[in-house]
Amino acid sequence: MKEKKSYSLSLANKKDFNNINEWVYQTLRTSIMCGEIRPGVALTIRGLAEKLDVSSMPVREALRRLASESAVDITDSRRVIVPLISPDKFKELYSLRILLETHAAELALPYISEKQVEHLIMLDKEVDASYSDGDIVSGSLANQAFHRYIYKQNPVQVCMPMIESLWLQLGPFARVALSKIEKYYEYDRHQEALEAIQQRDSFALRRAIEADIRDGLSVFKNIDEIYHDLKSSE
Amino acid sequence: MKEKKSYSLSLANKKDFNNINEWVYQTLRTSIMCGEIRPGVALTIRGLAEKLDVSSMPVREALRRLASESAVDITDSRRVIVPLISPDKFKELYSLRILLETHAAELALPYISEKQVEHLIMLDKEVDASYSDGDIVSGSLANQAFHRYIYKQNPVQVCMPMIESLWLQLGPFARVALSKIEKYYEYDRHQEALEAIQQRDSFALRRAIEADIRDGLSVFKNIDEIYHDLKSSE
DNA sequence: GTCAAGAATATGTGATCACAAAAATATTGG
DNA sequence: CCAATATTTTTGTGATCACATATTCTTGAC
Repeated sequence: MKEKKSYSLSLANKKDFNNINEWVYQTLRTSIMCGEIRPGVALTIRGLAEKLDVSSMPVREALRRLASESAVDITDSRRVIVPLISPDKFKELYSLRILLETHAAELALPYISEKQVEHLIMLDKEVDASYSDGDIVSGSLANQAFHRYIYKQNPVQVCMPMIESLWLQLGPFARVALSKIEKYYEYDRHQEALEAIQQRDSFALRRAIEADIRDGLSVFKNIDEIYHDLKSSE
Repeated sequence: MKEKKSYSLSLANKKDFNNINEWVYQTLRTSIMCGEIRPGVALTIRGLAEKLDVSSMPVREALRRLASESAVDITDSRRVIVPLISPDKFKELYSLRILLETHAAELALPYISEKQVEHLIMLDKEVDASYSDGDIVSGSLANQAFHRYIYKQNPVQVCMPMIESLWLQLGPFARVALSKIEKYYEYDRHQEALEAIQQRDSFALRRAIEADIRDGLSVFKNIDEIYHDLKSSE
């Protein structure tokens, strides 16, 4: 403990966003998602503002927005931290992923065209490429892109913000957990999903999505000890 | 069209909240939930700030928070409006209510004690009282309180923010739709839910919750025409 | 050495201001 | 009288400031 805040806040994109606001939000969001900010350490508005070279205003708004997405906690004393989620909560987040994502996939299915299937195949290749490079972070981001692209085809968008919130809450913990794993077994559930889409088989699509999510979960055999380690180290 | 903004912004509670921030948020939230703000009209930060007698700062943050809960839309030109949801979206919101609330109820069941069942019975009486008084707004708020009390017993809280978001999105439209209805058929699904809880029958509880939500939906036979009316009047 | 109390510092909150962009209003040309 | 342009007003955004509170550091007593 008592180490310098050393997360890099990967500002890949310049400040040519519409709002600085939005840029700060996206920067912090991906930073949390990729586990660059350790759970438990306090985030200060002024500190982040200085690091990002903006005033405190955009940081305040970004942090509040992240708080209402459950990506960060605001404690009683108004300190902002990335929460360390309990194993129970971790499992519940996965349950909700299955519940919402199978639902979203089924509703999106009628809207997925042949052209879009091709794009999905490309996205899937990026997932495989990242994982075979051993780049877990890009891998899970690419995996999210694959899932997001499916669900987004539904013109009625209600689930997506909720699913994004689930991903965001899982992000930091998943990152820590995955970093302690030697082998990452990759079953190709995406292939099953693509076949289900091409055959317009909504039930098969649900099964493929569920299996894909469960495969992801099955990697975390050690969440309990990891939780214990993280909790005691803070 | 072109009428004065005449919603009352029911400030039942004084500014003895922790933050003015929070007070503004709650005030705007209930105002939207109860349909006091007409869908489509632009909300201005300065206008709300003046009406609530605070600076623009808390209003800005409250509006952004509401935006990330999908309670308001921020248009491309950065104007904030309460969205008018389409009939398709309305139905999807109800689907998600069923999906998430049956799930939440099932998970909460093991944690509901006898004492808490008594409290639920009291909450149910308040629902009945409001509806028999013909007070639809208090009725649906009381109904929410009943459901919320059940789901909140689960110590692992992940669904609740999502469910609250669904209620919030349905609020303004439901209010308009209900105001055009003469008779409101009230089946007592709450009674069924209470019995299921007492018998620890999770499947029966799921059915009761689902039936309760479906009953609520069945009232809106006329959503399509109401949507059309609202859309053309703006 | 340990712990508690007080001083010093850091931090979140709310207010105000300047500026650019968007709406609304006024003006001009047909 | 109407449409297109110009002007004025309104509005959101980002920055800065003052203040109250939380946190941290220091000091002193046991």
